[in-house]
Amino acid sequence: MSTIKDVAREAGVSIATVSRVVNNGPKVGEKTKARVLSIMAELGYRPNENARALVTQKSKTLGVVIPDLSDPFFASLANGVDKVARQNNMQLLLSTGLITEESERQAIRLLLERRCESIVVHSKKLSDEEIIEFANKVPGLVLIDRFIQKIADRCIWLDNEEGGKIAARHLMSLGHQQLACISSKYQIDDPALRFKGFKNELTESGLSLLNQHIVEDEPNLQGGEMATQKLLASDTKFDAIFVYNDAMAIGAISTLEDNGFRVPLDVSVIGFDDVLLSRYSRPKLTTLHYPIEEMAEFAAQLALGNIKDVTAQQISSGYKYIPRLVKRESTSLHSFSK
Amino acid sequence: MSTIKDVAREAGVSIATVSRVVNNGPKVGEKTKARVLSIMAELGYRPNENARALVTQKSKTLGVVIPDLSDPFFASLANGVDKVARQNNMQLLLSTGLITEESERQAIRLLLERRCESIVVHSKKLSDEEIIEFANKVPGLVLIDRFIQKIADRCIWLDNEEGGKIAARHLMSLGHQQLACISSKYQIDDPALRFKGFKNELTESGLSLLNQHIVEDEPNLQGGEMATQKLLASDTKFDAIFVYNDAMAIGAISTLEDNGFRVPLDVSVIGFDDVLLSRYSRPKLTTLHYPIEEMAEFAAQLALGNIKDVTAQQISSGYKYIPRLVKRESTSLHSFSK
DNA sequence: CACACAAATGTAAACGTTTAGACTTTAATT
DNA sequence: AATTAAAGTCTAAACGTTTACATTTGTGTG
Repeated sequence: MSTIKDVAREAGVSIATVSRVVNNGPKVGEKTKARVLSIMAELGYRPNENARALVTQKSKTLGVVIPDLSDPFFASLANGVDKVARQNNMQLLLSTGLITEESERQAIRLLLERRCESIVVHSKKLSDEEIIEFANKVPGLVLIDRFIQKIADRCIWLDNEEGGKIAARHLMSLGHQQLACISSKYQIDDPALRFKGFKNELTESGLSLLNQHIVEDEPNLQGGEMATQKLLASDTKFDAIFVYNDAMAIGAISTLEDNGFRVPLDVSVIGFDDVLLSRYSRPKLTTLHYPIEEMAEFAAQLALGNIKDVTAQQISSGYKYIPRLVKRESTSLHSFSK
Repeated sequence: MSTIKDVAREAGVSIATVSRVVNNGPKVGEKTKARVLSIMAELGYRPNENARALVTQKSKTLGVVIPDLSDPFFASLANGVDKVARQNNMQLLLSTGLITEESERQAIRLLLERRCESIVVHSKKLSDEEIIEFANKVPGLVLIDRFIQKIADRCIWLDNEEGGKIAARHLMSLGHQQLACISSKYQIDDPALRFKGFKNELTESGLSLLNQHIVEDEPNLQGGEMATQKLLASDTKFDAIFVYNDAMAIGAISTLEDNGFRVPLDVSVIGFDDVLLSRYSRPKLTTLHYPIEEMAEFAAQLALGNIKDVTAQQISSGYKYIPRLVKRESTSLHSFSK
């Protein structure tokens, strides 16, 4: 691969001049410029970005740390960041952390070694302290899907609790009173918060959630099916279910229908996330939209320093997104109310 | 950010020694090594990968060119490449080309500028000639999802035509005789080849495909619904449909059921791709598995030069994958055969 | 105790750029 | 014709590493 020196030699100029041509620098004579350009084309010259990064101290690279790309949720996240990268003439450097603390740490380090100055991090395992430490070292590091008070103005997160509340209000507004809840069995924040919001909202409205109406399982299709089996086994009636995510919700609907319940006529089902799946299911799923791509785009802009006005609001609670209710076909008025 | 010089100064050694410690080089005294390591930790030193890439002439980066990450198909592709990158201590550099010829070209160039020596390219717009030219320049460039004779041993592709044949054989083996076909309206190779294989296989078995049983539309849910409407409008009977992809197939099933047809009792439906969706639909979709992630992993290994034995077979027809029939619930024996 | 040899460490060039500052040419002004 | 300013070009240092080669230090041998 030819270098700037080759071009300079062939064109009979110094490398400085070639460099100016390459970068559309200021003072370059017309004829020289033309000559250099033609030599460049002839040699197929491409500037070495590593050398550039070294001397200019900027990497033209937007880093993103996620477990991997196999989950559509993370693919959307990466896609949001990539969009912004493209808009800014940068490229996406992916650092997959999988699921261990050590590999999350390693993923961030690799990005630092490339002197990536803007990084969007999705981390669930690293401690608050360690993340804060990284954040202090790198001004362009931004956290997505997690809130840490000390670096609030660099956190982009979803209010899961509010999501639970919205779901509760929606189901109650349809006249449902015997509610059930299917949650994830994993002890991370998201399910706990969604459930908390849901339950509190019910309680405030004077409704209660029976213990046998709260079940947990794996957060996937099969888990949704199993959970629904458990719900049906305890033969106390329920007329609506708030499900942890869309995949489980689809499993729930499938099991309900297999057992003679019609959705939404007999039971309303509401999911969470609004993944692609929810538009393809029958009935189409009512769910809470998790605007992850939009959040990722914003996160990327924030990482790049393109967001100027930071309000007091953001300094205290970061950039908080509220899930939006998407009414489709899996919820409807309670039959007694019809 | 501290450099190797800072570490050298603090530790009272030369940068060469520090470099040896960093790279676990050969001859370094135990106590020196310990001292240097402790200083490194103290300063939070991280070697500058750009400088390294410059001097070693290798980038520790695996490039991938795809339109974008919004389509789960491409996300799987990227995920396959990323897996291999991780196994080889490299990182994924994403270059999204969107859909124009110029941006595909640009995407490859950007990777070259970073001296990325291994690249997996998914390109539909660039001409054969231009791709061959790039391939000649970069030994580690590999083509996925496309076959070009002149660089056959660097092509990883799916035999779409064979997929069509397999679908045809499957439906015929179930006793279906009045077949229909829903294809994509876009004039790219894939739909044409799938259709060709399907039709030829029928013809060879003495079956014919009525003209009104061939419809085209957008390759998504709505397209599948619309196409099925058209099929139903021409009131010649059909007992099985070969659909271009899973999303359309799900749309087809939905419209069939809305019109009182049961799937698979009245009509069998077979899709193509085996995306996540197909396992979530009701009935679960019978489809042809497109092993894109596996193919991408292989492509990455090939790009890295980890594939040694190339047979005559590969020199003539590249690395060809055959889609695998996944029998689920949307196809069954023809009712008259039961 | 001098010697050789291995082990440890240091020196300096190279990788391919950018960019300040110096220098040269050209053109305009007096 | 001499002077000046502007435009164009060049020189050389710097970015942070790796690595061949040179040098120093240490160790066991005769």
